[in-house]
Amino acid sequence: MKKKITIDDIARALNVSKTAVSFAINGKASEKLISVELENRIMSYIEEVGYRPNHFAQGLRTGKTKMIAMMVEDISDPFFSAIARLMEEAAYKREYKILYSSTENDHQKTRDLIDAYRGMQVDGYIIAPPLGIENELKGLTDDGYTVVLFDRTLPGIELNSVVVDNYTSSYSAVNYLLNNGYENIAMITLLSEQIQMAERRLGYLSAVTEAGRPYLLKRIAYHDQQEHAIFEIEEFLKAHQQIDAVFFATNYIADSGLEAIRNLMLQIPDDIAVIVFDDDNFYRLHTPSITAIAQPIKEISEQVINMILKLLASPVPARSVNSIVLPTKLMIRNSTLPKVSNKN
Amino acid sequence: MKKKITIDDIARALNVSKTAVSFAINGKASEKLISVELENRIMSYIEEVGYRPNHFAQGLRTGKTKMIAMMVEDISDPFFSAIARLMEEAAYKREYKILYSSTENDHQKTRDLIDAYRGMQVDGYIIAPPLGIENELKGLTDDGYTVVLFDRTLPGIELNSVVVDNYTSSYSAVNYLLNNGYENIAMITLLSEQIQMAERRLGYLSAVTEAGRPYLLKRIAYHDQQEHAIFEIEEFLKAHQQIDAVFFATNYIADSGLEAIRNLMLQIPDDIAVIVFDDDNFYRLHTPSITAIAQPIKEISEQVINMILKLLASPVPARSVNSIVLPTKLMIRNSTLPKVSNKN
DNA sequence: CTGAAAGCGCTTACAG
DNA sequence: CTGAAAGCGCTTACAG
Repeated sequence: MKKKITIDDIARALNVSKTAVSFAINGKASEKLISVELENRIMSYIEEVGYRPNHFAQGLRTGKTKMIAMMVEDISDPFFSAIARLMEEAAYKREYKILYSSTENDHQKTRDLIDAYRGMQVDGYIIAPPLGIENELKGLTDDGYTVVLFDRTLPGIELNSVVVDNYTSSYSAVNYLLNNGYENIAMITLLSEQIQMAERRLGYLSAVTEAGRPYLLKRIAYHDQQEHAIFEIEEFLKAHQQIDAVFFATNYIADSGLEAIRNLMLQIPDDIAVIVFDDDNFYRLHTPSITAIAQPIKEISEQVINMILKLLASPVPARSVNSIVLPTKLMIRNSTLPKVSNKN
Repeated sequence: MKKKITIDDIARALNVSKTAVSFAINGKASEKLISVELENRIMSYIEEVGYRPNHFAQGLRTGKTKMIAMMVEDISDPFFSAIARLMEEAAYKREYKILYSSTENDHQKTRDLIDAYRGMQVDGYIIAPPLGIENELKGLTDDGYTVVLFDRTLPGIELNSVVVDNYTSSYSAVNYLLNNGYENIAMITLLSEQIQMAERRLGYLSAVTEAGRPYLLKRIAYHDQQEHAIFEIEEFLKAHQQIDAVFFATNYIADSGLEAIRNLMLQIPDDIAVIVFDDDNFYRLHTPSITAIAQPIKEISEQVINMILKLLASPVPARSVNSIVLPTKLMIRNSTLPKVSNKN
């Protein structure tokens, strides 16, 4: 193995003190009265030999690791992986590394992960939290770690967060269906009390209730096999033949739902209109194309990464909490065309 | 910030030497003549106070970091994100952390990433390499780092790898089209000399050539805007009206291609049959459903992770190279139904 | 088993 | 500016 160059090697090679080298590397040259000429000499030598400070020695010494943990439900979910991709780029530019992991909405796994990341002393945490990790989050912030939540917050805990307006988005989407003449609108969502899911559900409930329409809610478990989810949705739709539109609360529920609708040989939108929370390339190409609530993925990523980098750069721990709520956009497509009566 | 517990604190609290604590933690108790009783006492205390060794001190001291870098084309690509998810889980169980990043098939970005990971002294590298990083890979292995390639290899360089049989998969898929009566089969692929792309192309060329059919190849750039890719595919299909089937070399090319086909109002499979390299949930739900070559994502992940963990666990650097080639599976769906002449 | 010690590579306060 | 020094928390060879 090639010998790693150390700061000592550099000092010796240039006949300067390693203090000077360290100051130059860390941009403290001017502040520490090191001449520009020496600084340049050091920096160009570093460049030349391809020196890289040992990350572990730095981490051990400074307690800062330039690493951020990102914990989401499922890193292979298109929504989360798109966000991960954008954050990675932004973080990389500022010399931060991101460690991704999937919580599977399992609070025990999430606790274990936080524990492991604490051992690694990552500087900050970006989390789409499952319920049940309130104490661990409190522990993190109490110990001075920077935490930013996104996609959802947790009840009873005040933390920096970036979310979309789930309530209004859902409310508007359901209203759009009502205005297009749909009367018996079902919502199929997760059996979960996560805040973002609760808000989507409330938006739906408000809209149908205000319109004097019944609410038809079906909830399925997160860990359900897809086959089972499809079966449950089929049974639900069969049991409520009056349903003429359905609002799916997430992408993966919609995947099962679209399969159920196909299995039941229902036509979209003639027999049943469809709207989904979260957009996907696929919905544009689906026959018919599917109306979806698009989250501003780029903006979410930027807000989260800017927020956490700003917090990490600040010398004193912030005592106030930043909450950003972003709007979504309803992508209107053919699965929600105005209702034509008598199925013509 | 809560004071971190160190190995010194533990030694003091238990009135034992920190040597003993270290041995117990690292499972060297028996080997170092530490009594089982003492070992248990130490371990249960560690459990009780939630001690976690400082990762950076360990890394600095041992030179091992328990981190693996994973570099893929695009972490938000469904194929790569699914693999990332599976690897993360497997690695996590063995106490390894994975650092993901996207190369964008850009060799300069990839070099920078490798450089950064070297600074972090990650133990191993899992890479779906872009062309042009042969020297960097050679540098890594020369310096004793463990490298496993997947999805593709690089010409003229012998490294551990896990890939699928791109040539045979493509050859068989095109033969399937030929057997179903399609005569003018086009392939739309990347303008890239990456090995896996070259193999897919060669499989196609062999199949059509052997059948005495013409080859109709269209290549588009990786970084093309999707709108531009769609336009190019439309122009290509318009310019070759005889095409009755098309083989897309990747998912994202197929996304553009399906849009082009739709824009041209061509019916699948009556006007044009479709087959795609890489499967996706979406193809099952597409109307009509799309035939695809499915890579064994689970097995690829397992093979890669097992290979790298085995190599990392081995005390002596392996001098031989492991190459694993896995078969794919053709998922036959409605986009390649046997051709009906005269468009009836 | 203990205990003192060295050393991984860095940062930083300090005396000159 | 230099140079010696301490210390981050760990692992490990060594003498007892």
